[in-house]
Amino acid sequence: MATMSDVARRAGVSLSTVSYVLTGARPISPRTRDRVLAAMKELDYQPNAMAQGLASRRTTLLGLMLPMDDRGLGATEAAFATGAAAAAADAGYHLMLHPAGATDVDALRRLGNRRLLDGALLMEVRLDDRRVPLLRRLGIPFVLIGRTADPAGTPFVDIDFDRTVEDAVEHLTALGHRDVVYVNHSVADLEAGYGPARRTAEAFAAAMRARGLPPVMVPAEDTAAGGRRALAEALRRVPGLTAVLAMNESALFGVLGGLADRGLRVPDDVSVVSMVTSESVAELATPALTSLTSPGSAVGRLAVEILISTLDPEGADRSAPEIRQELLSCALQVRGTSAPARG
Amino acid sequence: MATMSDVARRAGVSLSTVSYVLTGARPISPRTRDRVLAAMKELDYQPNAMAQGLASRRTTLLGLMLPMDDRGLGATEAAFATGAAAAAADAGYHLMLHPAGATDVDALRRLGNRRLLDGALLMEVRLDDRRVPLLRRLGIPFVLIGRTADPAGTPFVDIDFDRTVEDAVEHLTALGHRDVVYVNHSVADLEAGYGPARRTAEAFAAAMRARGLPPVMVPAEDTAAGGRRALAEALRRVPGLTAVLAMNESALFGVLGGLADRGLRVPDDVSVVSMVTSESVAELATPALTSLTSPGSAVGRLAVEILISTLDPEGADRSAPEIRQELLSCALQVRGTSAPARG
DNA sequence: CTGAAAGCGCTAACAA
DNA sequence: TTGTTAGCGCTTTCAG
Repeated sequence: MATMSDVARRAGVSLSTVSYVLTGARPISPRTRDRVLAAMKELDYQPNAMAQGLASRRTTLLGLMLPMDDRGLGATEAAFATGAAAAAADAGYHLMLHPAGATDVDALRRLGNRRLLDGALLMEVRLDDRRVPLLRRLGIPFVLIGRTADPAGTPFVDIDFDRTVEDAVEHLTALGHRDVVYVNHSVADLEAGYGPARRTAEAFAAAMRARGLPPVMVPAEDTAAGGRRALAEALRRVPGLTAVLAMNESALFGVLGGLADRGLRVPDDVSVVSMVTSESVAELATPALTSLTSPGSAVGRLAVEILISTLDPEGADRSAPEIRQELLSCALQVRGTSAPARG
Repeated sequence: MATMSDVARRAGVSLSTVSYVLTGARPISPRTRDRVLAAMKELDYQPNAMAQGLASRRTTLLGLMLPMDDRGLGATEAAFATGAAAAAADAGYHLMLHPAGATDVDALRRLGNRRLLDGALLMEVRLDDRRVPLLRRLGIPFVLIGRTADPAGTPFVDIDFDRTVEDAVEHLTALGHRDVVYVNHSVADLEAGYGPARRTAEAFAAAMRARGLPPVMVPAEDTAAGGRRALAEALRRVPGLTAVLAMNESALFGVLGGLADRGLRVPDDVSVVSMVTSESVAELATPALTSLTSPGSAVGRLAVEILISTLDPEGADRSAPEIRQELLSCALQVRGTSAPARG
């Protein structure tokens, strides 16, 4: 493996000149720069990452922190992760996958003390997330994918749940639906302060009340069986139900199964709209789901770009330490599961 | 941030003693070890990862190389990735996500020259995968998740496609099905030498012929629409079709939709079996899919364990440079989409 | 515009 | 059983 002094020797310059060609930290005459670059090509030289990291205190490593309890990522989260990895690679950074959920603070502290990461992305953010104060204390820059209860001063990229829910409710009510039930995530998620679950619950209540309609919400486990149970409860509470809104893909397919079992046709008898859903999942249903499409990899990509902009010396405009907070929308895609209310 | 000499000073020992306590590379008396460990606790010391990497030439970084073209990972691949990340973390390693598919050799070479990785995991392995000779040349240990055409001398973890297909065909033929069509991945995937597509194609042909049945295979794009087209072709080629076998989840849901549209009931008229499928996806269908369940995160976990065993000085038994090659099975789970052949 | 040299925080000889 | 010290391959002063 060629080292920097191999390059220097070959180019007939000093070690530091090679370094400055690489970092651009001081002007180099075109002639010597060319000689150095040529030597690099010839030797297929790439700077040693560890040496660079040790000397410069910048590792070009970013951590994607997320809990990895059960069966890994859903389609939406997987898109976040791949978008983030691609954006990192485009910028010369590397993305590491870390099993560190909202409560795994010890592992995160150890990781932080090792000075491995230039920055971190937090996924599965809870309204009260202990990782946030910890990273701040460790001095590790981070961007949330999601939001805490009080996001002041914390950069984040999140989905605009208010608007997503509003758009979904508007779509259904414009079709004449008045008996709408919202199938949310589980009680456990709601109680744990899972942002998407809580925010959509509030947004749904607001959207329905603004239309003079009762906001009926039913929680559901993230499984088909959970969806079936939720449908049963929904029908008990609203016997004349004509539409189901959901933000729980696994449960939603259970809801569809339950409707079929009861002889209720979609969308003739009951309309179904899925929120924050990837196109590939929406296409799995028959008919394909009317949904509010998740921005997918754009979320991860944007989060990485924001994070990197705070790391790059040039980007870090210390006079204006701008905290970027972005809400991305889900676009309504009317497919086959929504239709005018019956009667 | 505390450094090693802070610890040494506090414990009243030399720098190297602290280092040896950490690495265990030479015996330390219980008394001094305790003093050192106590000092570490008090200072919340963690060794600087970059310094350790530079000095020891071991980075504790593993790369997960996979193409990240379109919409990221499917459920099965996501499970591989999270399993790998969890296993890496358990062993004190870190897993990085790298966009480097079978043909992205340049990016991989640059990465390799930077000496960032202790080892690599290759996903989406093609039968003829250029990453394999490259990594060998770079001297970077790796394990395939998948197999090349000639896997001799290359460690891998893969799914036992022969057995999976055989089990699926046996399940269907035992139920009396004789008119079975296999819906595979796309023509493009087959031509590109995508292992799972090619191996299952051969295994299906073998399993059917062994039973005196004609092996009819139809390729399909990985979309619901692709599945619908595949079903149409399948019915054209085998009008009396009573069973569909598939290893293409996205297409499979299109097949289910197409069957429903034609008034063909599952499983009464047509049985459907999905291979290498995660439980969560199988549960999405109504009725839930009879499937051969993918080993999921176990694949990634095992691959990491094998990789690390070749890295650890202790594990690297150089007298027997054992190449581990593991095939994991998919267990048949009979759910709601398979039943005795009609008539 | 370029060079020399002092670290960065560790590991691993070498020496005792 | 422990200490001393020479690197690992870079970045970045300080000097010219």
